[in-house]
Amino acid sequence: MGRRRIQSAQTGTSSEADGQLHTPLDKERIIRHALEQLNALGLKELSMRKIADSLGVKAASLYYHVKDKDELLQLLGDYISDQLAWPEGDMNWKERIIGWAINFRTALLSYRDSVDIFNGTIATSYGRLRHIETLYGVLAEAGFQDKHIPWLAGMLKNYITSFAAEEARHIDMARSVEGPPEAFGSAYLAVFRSLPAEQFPHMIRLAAYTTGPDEEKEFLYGLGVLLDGFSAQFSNPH
Amino acid sequence: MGRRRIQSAQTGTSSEADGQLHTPLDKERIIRHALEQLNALGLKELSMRKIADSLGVKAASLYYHVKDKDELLQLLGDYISDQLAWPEGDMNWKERIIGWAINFRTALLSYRDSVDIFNGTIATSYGRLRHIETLYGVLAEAGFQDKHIPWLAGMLKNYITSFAAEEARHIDMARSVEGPPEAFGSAYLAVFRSLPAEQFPHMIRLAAYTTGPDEEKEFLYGLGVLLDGFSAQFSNPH
DNA sequence: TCAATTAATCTAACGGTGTTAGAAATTAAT
DNA sequence: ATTAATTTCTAACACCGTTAGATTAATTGA
Repeated sequence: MGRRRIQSAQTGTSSEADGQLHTPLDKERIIRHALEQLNALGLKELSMRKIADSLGVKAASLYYHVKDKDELLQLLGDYISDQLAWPEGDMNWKERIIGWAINFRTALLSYRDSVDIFNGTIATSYGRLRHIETLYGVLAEAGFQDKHIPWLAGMLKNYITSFAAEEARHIDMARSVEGPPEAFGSAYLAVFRSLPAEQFPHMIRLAAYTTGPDEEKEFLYGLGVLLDGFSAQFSNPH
Repeated sequence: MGRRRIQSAQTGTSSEADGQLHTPLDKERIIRHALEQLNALGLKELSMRKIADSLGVKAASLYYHVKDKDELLQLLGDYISDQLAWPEGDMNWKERIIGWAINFRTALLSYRDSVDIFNGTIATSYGRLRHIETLYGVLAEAGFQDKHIPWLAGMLKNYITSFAAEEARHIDMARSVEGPPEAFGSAYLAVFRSLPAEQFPHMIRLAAYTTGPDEEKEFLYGLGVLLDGFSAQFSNPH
């Protein structure tokens, strides 16, 4: 049933380990290679041609399986969010949300610029929609008012995604601080070091705390602050 | 002192009202036209060539005044944030922060995709750095611990920017709901309407609350929730 | 087994992008 | 008026997303 086309050489650094023959294209394989290239290059440098190259194929071939680049990015967002799960076991609403948030952050950190992909697409996959549904359910069971639930859920999502985005920026920066002088990280350090002490006393004093050694701890700390704010809704309904 | 070059026609819809003659290029003028084009087209469609067109000039000319597109985006971010000010008068730390947040949100909503510009650049202008400095100062005076201040400031910034970004998405969506069936807004509605009621009861029940009629009120509500969380730091230090 | 059909990929091109080198034009200085 | 400096333009490069149509491979039917 169907021999595969042999099409060796110039495949680049594909990590595909499934043998010597090129399996035919399909959405799943395109997505996996796209994610691989995403992590290698970042979203700005990710192109259909490069994805195709990594598959040993020409760019036009991708369009047989995928409508356009936007649809592919949508699929990437779905794929990432489908990998993430709610924690099992019986726990209260705060614990459930914290467990979910940890998983969410981990998933976002696994793929470069995943936050931009998330913000540039909408939830259409079953899995991604189920996350929203479950979060709504948790907040409803916790006793929040209906009219507040979507906003609180949005705040949670935004906290997690923007924390992860900032964390990713720190990672990119750390990577490029050692790089050429025009790089992002060096530019930042240059700016920071040239602050006049009289006009920026707080920034200079607090510089040591802008990037902690344990970002997961800081993530949980901020999440705790946010959830404390949620709790205040009960004693101070509005 | 320097006649201006006359170069009529095909200038497009420039709003420049300063007369019949083309004033020479400089950073300020480039920035203003870039922002104009940004609001007309959005960040994805904003190109050096289109900015140049709106100035009645060729794209290459921009590079005499600006290193590259990244630097121009950096300038746009600086320009926007320099327009925003801290509130005057004596008020407590919460009131000051709320006043600042309102101004910040307003500035972000004034320019399409400004949040992406902010997240893609770093603070280098004096004005943008002063905002951070002042925010640190307010939090320090409020009595927060040094080691928490950068994180709390980051949470505030992230709340404001991601709220504004979401709000902008709502605006874009509302604009495109009336549009062609493949547009963003219609796609979203189509997904939402096809949710099976048994599996997504909460989303369906809460659909009415996902976009309130008064987003500023919702913005302040969420900000209040966040600041309540900040306050909890005092009764529950960690 | 061979022909016809379907499925998948390729070639080639279109109009667009950021960017650069170097020629041309304009403005300022002597 | 001539030179020098500043500013803009022309032309090109390499890349991008995308499409139409030719080409090849796999499948089906006889």
